[in-house]
Amino acid sequence: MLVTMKDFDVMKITNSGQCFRMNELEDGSFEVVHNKHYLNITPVGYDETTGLFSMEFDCDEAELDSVWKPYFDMETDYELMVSMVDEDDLFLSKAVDYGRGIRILNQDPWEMLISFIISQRKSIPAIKTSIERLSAMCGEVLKTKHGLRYAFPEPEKIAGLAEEQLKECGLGYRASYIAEAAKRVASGEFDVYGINKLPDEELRESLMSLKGVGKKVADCVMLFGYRRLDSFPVDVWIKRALDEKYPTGFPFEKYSGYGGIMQQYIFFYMRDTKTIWK
DNA sequence: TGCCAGGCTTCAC
DNA sequence: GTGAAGCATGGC
Repeated sequence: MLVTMKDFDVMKITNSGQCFRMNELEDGSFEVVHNKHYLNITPVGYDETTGLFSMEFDCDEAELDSVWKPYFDMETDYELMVSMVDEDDLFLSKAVDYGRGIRILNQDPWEMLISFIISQRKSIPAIKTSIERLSAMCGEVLKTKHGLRYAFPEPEKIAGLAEEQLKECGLGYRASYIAEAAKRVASGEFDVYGINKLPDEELRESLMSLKGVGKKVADCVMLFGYRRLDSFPVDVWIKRALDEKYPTGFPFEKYSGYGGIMQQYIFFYMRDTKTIWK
């Protein structure tokens, strides 16, 4: 069905580094696997005067409403967020303009936890490869028009793998972290969904109690898996931006409630241009 | 081919 | 509490 809305640039979202299971296909369409769901999106057009993107979503209205509107955060007004940017902050203004069309996805907490444990000291293409291997190894098979795809494996599935199998996914030294996290979640000791009720600080502490989860990984899981929009993950790109552009500190208070969204614009801008802007 | 990747743990000091 | 070494492997 045809979907038309502002601030939905599927190409930028695919390349934004927040989700690892979204890909551009050879026919110019995009696919995404989310829980047991698969979606193909074909960009149709963009109207510069209205800022409206038109896309063909390969799903019915019920699935759009129940699955994809929440996933793509389609009820949030990003134009409003963008309008809140301090116009004297030339760097942030430029970053937001560059990344306009990115949205913060509402992804599965368990998948985010494992994905970002994998992410440490890996490039984004390498992260995607590992996650695909892991999913193909023990995730549910999804039959799609574009071939077989695999859902991200449940905790019990990963907990049931031998560490040797995990290493076949190219996880390296992270294999033991993932094995341990999966066992703690599968056993019920670590309630990866239940901790969503905790306030930010306690949620972060809880996540960091897992081996292989430091502050940066916890912040990514919080932002992309638990929708904690004040979470502001600082990786090498963000650190560079903060050091160069905000020597006296980033004005978090100005963007209270959605700082993580600003973080995502900055990350995309820094990484995509691969340039240090002075 | 060598370098680096959306960092973390461990261990000095 | 802070800083530096070591880490497995894939992608460019």
